[in-house]
Order: sequence, then C-alpha cells, then structure tokens
Amino acid sequence: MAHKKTLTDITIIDVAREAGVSYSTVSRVVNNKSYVKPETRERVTQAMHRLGYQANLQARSLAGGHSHVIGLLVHNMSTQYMGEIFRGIDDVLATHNYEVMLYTTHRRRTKESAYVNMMARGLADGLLIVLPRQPEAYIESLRARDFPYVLIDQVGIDEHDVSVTAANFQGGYDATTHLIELGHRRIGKITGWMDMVSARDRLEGYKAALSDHGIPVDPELIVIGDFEKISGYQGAATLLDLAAPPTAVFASNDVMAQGALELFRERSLQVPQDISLVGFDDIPIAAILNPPLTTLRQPMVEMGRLATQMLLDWISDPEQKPASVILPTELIHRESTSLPQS
Amino acid sequence: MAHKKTLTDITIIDVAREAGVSYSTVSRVVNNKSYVKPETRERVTQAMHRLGYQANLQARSLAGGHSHVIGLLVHNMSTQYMGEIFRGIDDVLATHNYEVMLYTTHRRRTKESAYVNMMARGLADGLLIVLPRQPEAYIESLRARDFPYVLIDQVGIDEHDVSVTAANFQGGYDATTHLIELGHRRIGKITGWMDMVSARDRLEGYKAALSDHGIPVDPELIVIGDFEKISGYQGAATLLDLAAPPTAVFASNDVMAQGALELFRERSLQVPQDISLVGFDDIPIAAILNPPLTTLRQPMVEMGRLATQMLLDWISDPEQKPASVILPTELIHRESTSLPQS
DNA sequence: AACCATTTTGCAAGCGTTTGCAAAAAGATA
DNA sequence: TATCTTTTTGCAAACGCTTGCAAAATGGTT
Repeated sequence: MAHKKTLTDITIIDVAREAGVSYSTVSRVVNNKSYVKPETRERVTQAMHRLGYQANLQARSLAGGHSHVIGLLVHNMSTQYMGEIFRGIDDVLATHNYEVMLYTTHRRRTKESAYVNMMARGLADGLLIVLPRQPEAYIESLRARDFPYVLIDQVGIDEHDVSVTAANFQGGYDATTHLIELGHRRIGKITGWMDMVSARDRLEGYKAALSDHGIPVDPELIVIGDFEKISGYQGAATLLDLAAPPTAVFASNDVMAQGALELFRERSLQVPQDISLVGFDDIPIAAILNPPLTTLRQPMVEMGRLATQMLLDWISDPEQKPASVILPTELIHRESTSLPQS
Repeated sequence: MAHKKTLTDITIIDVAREAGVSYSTVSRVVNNKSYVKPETRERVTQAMHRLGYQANLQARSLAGGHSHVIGLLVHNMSTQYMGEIFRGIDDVLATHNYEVMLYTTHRRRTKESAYVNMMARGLADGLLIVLPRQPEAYIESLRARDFPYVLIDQVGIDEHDVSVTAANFQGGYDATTHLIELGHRRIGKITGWMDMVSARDRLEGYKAALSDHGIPVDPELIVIGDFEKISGYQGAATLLDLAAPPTAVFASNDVMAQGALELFRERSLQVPQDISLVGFDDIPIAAILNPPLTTLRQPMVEMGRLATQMLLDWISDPEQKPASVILPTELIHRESTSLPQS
C-alpha cells in the first residue's frame, strides 16, 4: 500500500452495518435505484451522512458503474485558446457533478493514442478530444465499443463522427474579404499548423476570397506557420522581405498575429498605418494588444460548452448519438486594419 | 455496464496466457518487481507489446498499487496565472509518466474539502492544491494517513506543512519602495483576496515599506480587492475619488492592474505620466498591456515545477517528507511607472 | 547424494463496488 | 386461508489488479 488506511476510510460495508442493511441496498440508495422502501432509503441516507461516506471511484468504475469522470485530451493547457474552451467545459461539468481527468499530449500522436485507449478502459465515462492529431488511430475502436467521445475544433474520419468546430473556411474568407474591401491587394497569409483542418480551411477561405474578387493567389504571400507566436514573427519577416511585400497580413490565429506585431514593431512599421493585420480566435489578448487586434472570433467557450453538453447527453442516453455542429465565426473590428498606405 | 466490452480489452489474464505464466508474474513484470527470471521477463514484455496491454488504472489503484495520477485542485483553470503554474506542473509530470485529475472548486470551501477527501481515497497518489481556501479542514486528515500533498501559493496550518510560495511580503515591499524612490508619497493599494495569505503578505510589505521610509500609512489609500479585474477597476475608481487621490497605485496582481488601467483610460489619465501603476505576478499580459506593466514577478512556472517535483519525491520515498520552499520575487521594470507629475 | 539458502513462480485472498437472480416479504383478490 | 403478483432484500459473483506466503525450482557446498 502506498499509504496507510485510517478509520476515516468509510466503505459501503460500514454504511450497511450502520444502517442495518446489506451493502447492495446501500448501493441501490447511493445510485438512486428503485426497489428500496422509503424508510430504508432514509435510514441509509442518514447513515451515509453520519459517517461521511464517499464512494470510491475506482471501485465503482471497476464494478461497472459510472465513474463520473470525463477524459479531456489537449496538446497544452497553458494557452488562452485552451483556457477559453476549458471555461465552457468546466461550466457544464460543474452543474452535472462530473470531474475532469486531464491528459496533455504536447502534440504527440503516440501519446494521443495511448491516452485514448487508457481512458476508454473504463476510467472515464466519455472523452473530449481537443484538436485531435490522429483520430483515425482510435476512432474505430471507440465506435466499436460505443464509447462516447466528442472532437473539438477538428473533424474526424467521416460524417459519422461527433465534433464541434467553427466555420473556419467562412472566417478565413471574411478576414480576407475585409482586407480586400479596404483596398488591399497584396495580402500575406501566415497559415496555422497544417495538420489541423482548421488551418487548412482558413487557408482555403483566404484563397476563395481572393479568387472571388478576381485577385490571383500569389504563393509567395503564403507562409507556413504552426499556431505558435514565433512562427508568426518569422512568417512576418519572410513576408516583409519579399521583393513586393504585402500591405496587409492575415495570421491564422491571434498568437501568431502577436508575433507578427512584434516583428513589425522591430521593423518600425506602424499598424495599421503602414501595414494592416488580422488575426483569428479573439482570445482575450486580442483586445489588449497595441493596437487592439481586428480578428475573427471563434466561439471557444461555446464550443467547450456545447461539446460537453453533447457528450453528457450521449453518456446519459447511449442510444442517442449526437450530431456534429459547426459554430459561426464573426469578424471583430478593432484597430489593426485600415486602407493601404498608397 | 455503461459500455460494451470488446475483444480489444486486454487484461493481465490475457497477457499471462499469451506468455504462459501466471498473472502475478505479469504483475511483477509490469511493476518492475524483482524475482522474475530475465527470460521470463522478456517473454512477458513481448506478450504485452504484442497484445497492446494497458493496465486498468482503477483496478490497479483498488488493489493497492500506484494509480500514477496526481490530483490537482484549483479555483479556475482559465487564468494566465493558473496557466503558468500548470506549465511547470505539466513539464514535471510528463517526464514521470504521471497524469492529472483536475478539480475546479470556483473558490468554494465545501467543494475543496469534498474533493480532497475523494482524491485521497486512493484515486490519486498525491495532491497539488493551488491557493487552498481552507486547508485546516483536511490537512490533519491527510497527515494522519501520511498522504502526500503540496500546497501552492498558500501556507497551511503550521510549520509542518509542505508548501511552495513566493516572497510576497518582500515583493510588496519592493513594489512600494520602487514607487517611493521615484518620489511618490501617496501610493494607493488595491489588495488581493484577503482570504489568501499572499494578499495579506503583499499588503504587509506595502505597509512596511511606507513605515521604513517614514511615510505614514493612510487607511484611505487601501481598498480591498479580490484578484479579479473588476475589483481593480472599481478599486481604482475609489482611489481616484478621494479628496487627495494617489499619484501611484500598487495593485496586488496584474489582472487587477489591468482593470485599473481601463479605469484610468476612461478618466483620461495617462500612465505613467499622470499616475504610476505597479502590478504583481508578471503573467504574460503584463508585457503587452499599454503601457507595458511594471510588476513584481512571481515565478509561477517554477512554483509549479518545484511543487510537483517535491510531491513526486515524497510519493517515491514516503519517509522523506519535503520541506516548504519560498521562492524570491523580482521587480520587473517596464513602462507603467515614472516620477510623480508635480 | 544430501542439505541448505536463495530465487522463482503461482495460489489465494482481498481491494470497494455493482448487479443478476433467488428468496423473502408485502399487498391484493377470491 | 390460499393464491397470485409485485416489491424488497440480500447472496454471490464479478470487475482487473496487487501482494503475502507457500511450494517448487535452482544453485552451491559438503
């Protein structure tokens, strides 16, 4: 034993003894099952309170009950993006007496697969997987065992998957259209991490907006990023070093836009006077950057909330598998864009 | 059963059969125990890999083994403060094959107690409790069962507690001294949440710096806050409405400083020309506020890292209870402070 | 070969809970 | 009172794993 048991470790057997019933009757009371007389139920409830009984989660789960634990798989918990999504998740879980078992994968595929398999072994009642890296490695297995899961900000392997995403294509289209309507014709694009469908869709939206406005797509104006600040910084440097640099930049998330801002400041470029900038996400820092960032708002809190609600509904009624949802994005006008200089 | 078992649910019995040994031998291999022949050990290891065996955590924990789960108790996971601490925690856990079970209490004492008791029932191997609200409600119980825990950014009930905190008194002292040395004599103070020892110590440091410089403490210049942005905003309004308003404000954290900044902007006050401002924490937004905030850096990542390492060492060797640590704070000069206007 | 010490292995019990099913109890009806 | 139906209760098995201890195997010494 890693630690010593004490007299405060009250089990279902103790409650049964105290109430003068069998432990299976206590179980029926704890789990709100029927076939318990009201008087018996009351007697057991009081014994539980008197003794301060807390169900042992591992035993309950092993014995086939609900653990009331949701597995949450993320790359990294320390970003504002993730903080916002978690806010929504936490709100819903708290009102349903569920807890979170958190796994951080640091973007590694093997970790992702291993964790999913481990959690689906009964430890968790369901899974929330944020920005899944390689869903094809485990979706079939989850489905084969009818294990509830919801993917967040990424689609799965086919139309039967359950996911909550944002309208990334439309958001990329709107960001680019906004710049075009201001008069920009050379619009740089710093992509997100291209493993992610969100990054790919935002790029497609960018391309579609250019095409729809009769502006040819210049491959030189597209640099590959990875959603991290430094790739925004470096992407902005690459774009400014072009023979014909852009008059505006659309970064695939606010964090990379922040990096681009830093580069612009170092090159003594004023935003938006010398160069316009649009981000994506509308994480909390977007509003406090200098200048406050014009960005595409992705409803992250709502995504977390909705995904969690869908998952809990699915757990509650296993016959009702939820349908995927795509939430709208919204252009948030702040102060980082203006007419091109010349 | 909440979900159906499938052929992919490999148990220790399957591995034993595949390797031609008993399941207790498999257990010895899985847990790196001695008294297994090298050839047997190799045979079992290959069978495990062949079958893709994953230990069932709940069974292992219930049977008295290590769950390799750390319970993490926080008020709210969506703040940058918490994101930074978690970064440190995650770094250490990842290299030790431990996972996090996350409980968010939203500052409620009853939730805190209930979670601690639940997790100490064997589900977690140890506990990290960030900004504990009411440690006296459960510390005795944890100690009685020699259950490993580390408090973060709060001391416990006596000198035998295990905690990692920052030098809040010194930080408050340094922040106030910095303003005094710039020439400020009326220095407003927006406190943190006074349930927290960090808030109390920062206030004591403020008072001590004033006294040591022969400046009387004016109670009107101290307004009570709660570490949330809105209390910084309101606190700043209260201070500016005084008959003799301050020429500088020291907010007990950066988030409240951000709120004060907003209020100053609404009152058309320039920072630092019209009024100086110091925060505390140096969370990531401090550097990108306008102007970039002068603040006391609390080494949050290091706190998370150290606390986690201490906890894992304690779990690994139960006879070696770690000693508490106080990490130094550091004044970070940015652009929110200057000489008083007159 | 006999004896002793050490290593290896497997049996059996147990962890705390859920649940299928049989037995007991209760209530209704003829 | 006998019979039938429904409700209530408890027994027993099971979940997947760890571990104490006895038995078996191995190796070394006389």
